Amino acid sequence: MSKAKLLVVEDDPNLGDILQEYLEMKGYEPTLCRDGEEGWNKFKKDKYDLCLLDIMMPKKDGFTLAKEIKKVQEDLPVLFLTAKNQKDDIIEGLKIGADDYITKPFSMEELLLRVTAILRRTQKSTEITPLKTYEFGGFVLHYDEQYLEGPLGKHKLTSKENELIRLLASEINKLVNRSHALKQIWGDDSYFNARSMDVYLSKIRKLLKDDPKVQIITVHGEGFKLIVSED
Amino acid sequence: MSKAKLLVVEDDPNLGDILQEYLEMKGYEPTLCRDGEEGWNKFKKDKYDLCLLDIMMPKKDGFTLAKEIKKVQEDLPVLFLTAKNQKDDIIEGLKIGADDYITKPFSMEELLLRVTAILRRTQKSTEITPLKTYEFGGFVLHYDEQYLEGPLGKHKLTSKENELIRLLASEINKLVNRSHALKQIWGDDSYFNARSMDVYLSKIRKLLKDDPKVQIITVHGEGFKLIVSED
DNA sequence: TATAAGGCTTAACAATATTTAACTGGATCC
DNA sequence: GGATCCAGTTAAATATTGTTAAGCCTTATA
Repeated sequence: MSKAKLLVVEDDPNLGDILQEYLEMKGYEPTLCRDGEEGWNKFKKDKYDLCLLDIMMPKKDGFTLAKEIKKVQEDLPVLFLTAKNQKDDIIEGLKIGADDYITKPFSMEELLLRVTAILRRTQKSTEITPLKTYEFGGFVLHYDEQYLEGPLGKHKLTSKENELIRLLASEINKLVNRSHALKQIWGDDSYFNARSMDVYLSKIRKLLKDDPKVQIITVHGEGFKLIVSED
Repeated sequence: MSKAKLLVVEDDPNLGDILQEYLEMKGYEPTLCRDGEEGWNKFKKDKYDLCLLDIMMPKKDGFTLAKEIKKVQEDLPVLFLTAKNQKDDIIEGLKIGADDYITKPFSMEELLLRVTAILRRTQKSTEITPLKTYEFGGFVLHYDEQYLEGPLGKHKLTSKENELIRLLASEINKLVNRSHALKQIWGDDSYFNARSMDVYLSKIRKLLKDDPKVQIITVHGEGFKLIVSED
């Protein structure tokens, strides 16, 4: 497959340049725009695989741009770059049909994880990729099909359950940092997201009860780990 | 897998020490160098998993060092420590092939998140980490599963108990320095943390009562050791 | 366009883990 | 021996996590 084309719209010149440089280095083909209007013009001229949109921008903000883009190309995924305290904005943005958001400041690694995740999700329809599965103990997580196969049968998962189990199952016997998990799955580490994650952990623990060799251990203040014992 | 080896090159002695101390605490194996030249020498002598490079340094700056390193080992990930808003530095770093950057001043948590993110991506080892256990006297500490197996049965442990017993059990019959233990488990040596540790020592002593051959003795003003007698 | 159903979040309360306080006994130093 | 500091123990205060259920959206369905 050729390089994925990314439309990057960011008015902060520092961050913009850094994003462009980094994404280029990682094998993408980014096009950098300084404001929403320029972004719109570039969008019309070319075909992109993913948009990275800052929200607060002069001339045309990220939401407006996203809405206009979605009108023309509904399936083009958008990753919003938001400041920390723009929660309302984020909710608004997700309504439009954006795929994800990431709160500033973020690390390049975090960004890369998001970008690859979105592209993987959206591009899989065109290529023939084997379905991703994760095995642990007596379970098989069918990630793409979003269900968990256990000793007692199959169980449909919600997407949050699915993501969380995958994160755990890809780090068997290793600590998964709380904050990292939150940023990864919920977008940012906030009080309520943390509580929400706890609720999901509780649900997942119930699902894993079917196999005594599998358990989730919490490391107070740090995170948790999926333990698969031998026997 | 064994501990990840980190090459840390930082000329500010304060920050350098803090980095080393913290990374050690978090289970990495950092090697601290005071300037680029020393960093280069260490790099040649050993094999590392990740480099943390300050940019402004005497003798040899971070860029030059990174370039030289990349020439020898292209895939060794680099994380630059830059002064705030040095956009040009950041871009220069990314051009060289840095995997990420972090602007000073940064918190240790931020740093850790970046380090783990990079290592997670680059080490992508699908192999499952074996569960760690520590034996002493009539006990087996199941560290990953967080419980202690004694002559009278199994006993669940809290994270702090778990960490403290591991520290003791990995230094049987040897002195564990108080301050070192505090930094290792609590993050720093402060009055209240010290009192907290005393509380845990007391709890652990109770657990170890089950086997008379095992005891924790204290060396006044120094620390303590886990004694396992032969009989 | 009501109605139902599912998924996620928020609230509320319970259970644990950890820290802080308070009191006590030893060790050390003079 | 008395003063002082360090450590041992217990209990109370906080903080974090576990669990359940209620509420609120969004989507599916009639």
